[in-house]
Amino acid sequence: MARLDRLTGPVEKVAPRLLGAVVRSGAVAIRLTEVEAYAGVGEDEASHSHRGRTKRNAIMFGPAGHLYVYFTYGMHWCANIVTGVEGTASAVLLRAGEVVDGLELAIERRGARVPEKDLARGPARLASALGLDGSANGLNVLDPASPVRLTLRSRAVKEFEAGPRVGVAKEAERPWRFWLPGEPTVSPYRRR
DNA sequence: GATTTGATTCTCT
DNA sequence: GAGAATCAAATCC
Repeated sequence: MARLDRLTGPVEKVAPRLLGAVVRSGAVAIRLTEVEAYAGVGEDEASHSHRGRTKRNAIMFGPAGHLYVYFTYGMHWCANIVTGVEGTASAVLLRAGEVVDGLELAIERRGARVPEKDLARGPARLASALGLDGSANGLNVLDPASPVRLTLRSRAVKEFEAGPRVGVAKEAERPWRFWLPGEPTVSPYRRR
């Protein structure tokens, strides 16, 4: 299927293709404005899959198009979309986006006092706005029957910027964060 | 078995 | 800008 083809290949090539794509979870839909690429075993020290398969990252080793949702800092969920062919264990972290549907529900989940632009500005915020948690781990976002779905743009955006990833201790210099310039929903860069 | 760390965010100073 | 919240996985005895 064409959509699956677009999620295969080197993760740093796949990641920008997700910019402008829309992730829908029930009533809430988010247009992605910022993503980050993480490669597979032995290729990327910042990736969860770097040291091989564990219970947590097992989804990353599966086929492309599945959600990898993990729990971190004892309180936050972050969502990735697995890319590459089965066994590659690369994934793209959904870092930020713009709520384009289900605004009321997103506000309810994130708090009434949160500015609209901050609803999904940051990976844990994005997952929260979509209502994603551990139960969404492993869902196939290309499956029309899935509660969480990904809609790619018919054409990938041509204009995007790339820079260092946020919050990683290792491989900080690798410019694998991609974002849409000028978007107010892009999260601020923070060096770890 | 114990300790450290983390793809973070919120709150208070 | 610093500190807290809070837990699973990774890393050390």
